[in-house]
Amino acid sequence: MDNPFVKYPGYLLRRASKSRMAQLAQHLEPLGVGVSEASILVLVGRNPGISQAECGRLLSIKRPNLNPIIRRFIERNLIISTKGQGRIQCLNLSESGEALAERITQEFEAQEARIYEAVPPHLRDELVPMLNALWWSQ
Amino acid sequence: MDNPFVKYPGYLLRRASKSRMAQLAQHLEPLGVGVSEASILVLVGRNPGISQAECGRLLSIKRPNLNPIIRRFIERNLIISTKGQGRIQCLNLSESGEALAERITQEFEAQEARIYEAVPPHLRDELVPMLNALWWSQ
DNA sequence: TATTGTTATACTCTATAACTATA
DNA sequence: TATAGTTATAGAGTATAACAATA
Repeated sequence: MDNPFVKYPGYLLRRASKSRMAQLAQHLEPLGVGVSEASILVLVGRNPGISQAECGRLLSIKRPNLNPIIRRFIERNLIISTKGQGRIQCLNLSESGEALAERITQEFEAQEARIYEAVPPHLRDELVPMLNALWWSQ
Repeated sequence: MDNPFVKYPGYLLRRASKSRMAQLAQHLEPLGVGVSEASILVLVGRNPGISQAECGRLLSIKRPNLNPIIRRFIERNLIISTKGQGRIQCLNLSESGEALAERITQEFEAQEARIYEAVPPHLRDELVPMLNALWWSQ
C-alpha cells in the first residue's frame, strides 16, 4: 500500500507532534495530570497571582474551557484562589501544588531531553530555530 | 507574564503543528472537506480498491471513527464501494471524487511549499530528516 | 463600557466494547 | 477462529453565545 503523505513535511510535523505528546502524556500519567493540566500548574507556579483569563491567553485555552479545570484544581487543593482587582481571582499554588508542579517540571525537562537526543548531533543547534520557523503565527 | 514553555522543543513542535494544520484547514475549507477527509480521498485515489480498515491503519484512524466518514463520501457520490473478499468493501473514487482529490492534492502541494519556504534556505535540506528524527515511533 | 468568571451547548477527534458478516 | 464493517458510547479538546460581577 502506498502512503502518499510520508513525503509531506506537514504530515511529518503532525506525526512528530502527536507522538511526542502521547509520550509526554504517558510519563505524566502516574502524576494524575494530562499535558494541558500539567502546563497550567507550572504556569501558575511561575506566575503567582495570575488570573484565569491570563492563563488561557498564554496557553491558547479559551476561558470557558479553562474554568472547570481550574475549579478542579481548587477542589483538589492544588491551587488557591484569592480575590483580586475587579472580578479577578488571583491563582497561586498550594503547598501540594508546588510539590506536584516540581515533579511535572522534572518530567517536562526529561521529555525535552528525550526530544533533543533524538535529533542527530549536528542538527541539535538548529532544532529550536527550525521549530520556530515552522510556526505559522498568522 | 512569563511563558515558561517557549524554550521547550516539545511545546514549539506542538505549536508549529497546530498552526500549520489550521492553515491547511483554512485553504481546504472552500473545497468542503477537513484535513482528515481530504487525506482519505487522496489515499483512496492512490490506492484503488483499498479497504476501510487499511485506510484507517495508514492514516492512524480507528475503524469505528472512519466508518461514518466513508459512508458520507459514498452518500455524496465521491467514493464508490464494491464488494470484495470476505466482508471487505473495495473503495474507489467516483469521477467527481477524482476531480476533488485532484484539487485537494494541489492544496497539499501548496501547503508543503509554504512550509518549505518558511524554513531558512540553509536548513531546508534538513527539514525532512529533522521531522523524521522528531517522530517517536514507540 | 470593558474585562473576568461562569454556565450551557455543540462540534470534532479519539477510544473501547460489542455486535454482524464472511472467509 | 480471524478480519472487516458497523453501532453505540464516552471522553478529550475546542468553539460560540450569553449571563453575572466588578471596575
